[in-house]
Amino acid sequence: MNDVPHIGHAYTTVAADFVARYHRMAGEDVFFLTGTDEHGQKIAQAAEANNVDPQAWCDAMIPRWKQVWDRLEISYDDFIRTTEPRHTEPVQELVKRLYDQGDIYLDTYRGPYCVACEAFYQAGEITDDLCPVHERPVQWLEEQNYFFRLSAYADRLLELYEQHPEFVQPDIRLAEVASFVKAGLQDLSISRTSFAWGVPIPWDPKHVMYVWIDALQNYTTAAGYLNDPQRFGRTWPADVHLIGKDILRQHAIIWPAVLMAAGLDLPNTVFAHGFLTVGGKKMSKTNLTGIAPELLLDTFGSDGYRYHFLREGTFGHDASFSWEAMVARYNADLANDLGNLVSRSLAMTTNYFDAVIPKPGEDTEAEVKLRETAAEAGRRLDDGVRNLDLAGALSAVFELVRATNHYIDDTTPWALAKQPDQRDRLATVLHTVCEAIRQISLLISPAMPAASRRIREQLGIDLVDDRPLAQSLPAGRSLVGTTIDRGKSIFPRIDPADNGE
RNA sequence: UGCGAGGUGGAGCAGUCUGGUAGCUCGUCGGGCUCAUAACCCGAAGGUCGUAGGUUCAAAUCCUACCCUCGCAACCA
Repeated sequence: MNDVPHIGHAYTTVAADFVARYHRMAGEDVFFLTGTDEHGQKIAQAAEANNVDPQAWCDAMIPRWKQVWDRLEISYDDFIRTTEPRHTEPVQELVKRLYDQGDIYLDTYRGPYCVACEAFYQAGEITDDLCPVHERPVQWLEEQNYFFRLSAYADRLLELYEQHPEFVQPDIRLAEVASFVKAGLQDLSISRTSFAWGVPIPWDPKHVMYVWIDALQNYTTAAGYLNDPQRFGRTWPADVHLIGKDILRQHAIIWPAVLMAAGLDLPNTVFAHGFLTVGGKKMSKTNLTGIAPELLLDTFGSDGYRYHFLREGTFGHDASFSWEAMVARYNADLANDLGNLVSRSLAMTTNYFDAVIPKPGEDTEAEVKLRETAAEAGRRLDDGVRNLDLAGALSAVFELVRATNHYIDDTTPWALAKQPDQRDRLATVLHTVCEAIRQISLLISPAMPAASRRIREQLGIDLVDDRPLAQSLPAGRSLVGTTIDRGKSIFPRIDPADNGE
């Protein structure tokens, strides 16, 4: 929140949106939350550098974030800002309860402090008593801080990891977190007096809370904790928190400990995904690799954007990003395979049947096989999303796209069209193809909602099918007699020589 | 330094937990087709699975050592 969004932020949000949309399509109750963490020293510094107060700084940033989410078709049910009163009030209440029950206490923090940074460092961060940023001598200062008894929860955390390995995913992250906790937990300093941009500690307002203590609670706040008990009972606990691997410890250690202390249920799963890398290295502003989503959206659109990042790499591991790879994937999968499939199919239906999807005749083995491939794609999509294997989920759908292209080449409808006695067979083939495209429009809709709508528009059917996927997916004859509308290319090819500048 | 991840045909990845013909997409080469966005379909070439040892009838997969790359180290998706 100390700046505008880059493609790394969007990576998490797009993935979450894909998962949320899939579950909605499957007919499940979904509450999809996103938002912004707006407290903390870093934001205060960013605001100061721009000569505005922190709240004004955040207010100015918000539209930038929301615009990007809109362009990416992020279907969040709630967008929470941690500076909203609906959030700060429950946060203060919860922290007060922890204080009253003895989980929070006052103590002296002593550490290396850099005057230029106006910040404490960890002992391990400094060498020879020099500030890592300014390379000037640090002072060892003391500060009165409130501490959360994190150490008291170590055993319960280890028990949690042991008994519910699904709490931290993928497995390597679970191992990472468990070994960190086993190495010993210190109590967590949760208040600061050196700056004022944060939620005040209610019983001692010269202290403000350490950002994460308030930020993590955005999940419970938005679910209705202390604001709307009825909704909270329905919405909490969360099924999954989708996060970047950088904030794993906060979510897999601090957060469950706070929830345990508060007597609240824990989320089922914290899933930490990997980072986007550019040129083999972590994307960063200093390397000028902090790419703005808008730059890619202008060329690839929301569908091309979403598809690329969902499909690239293995969700959970780091994934490399490059413009060239993105163009190549867009052209291969979206333009050549999917876009062209729709284009050739609708062209033939238009030319051979006056743009009306014909009634099919007798099936042969080829039709049965293609329908089985579609059903299989549905199963694998479901499986992939539930296991958060997002690339695998999508690749199953694109196997159906390829299989449909293959089916067309096998059945050669253009040749059938030249033989009047094959009219019935031609009708079967084109109906089968259109039906497969309808199924594809459903299966891609969580990943590419706009493309799904465009395809359905061209097929001449409702833009969205509200039925649960189990009902809408099976192949049938609902398309017979529908007039199609062969519109513009769904995914025009992108010239690889166009560098997007 | 501590903790972690990764090193698989030209590129990007899967496979490693639960040893047993090395798989996918792109690229390259050859062929087919002509409905379609010079797209689609088929076939082929290309890999000592980081290095060196070990266990085993059998190792990309298990064990040991080493080399290289990257990340994190409690304010970064």
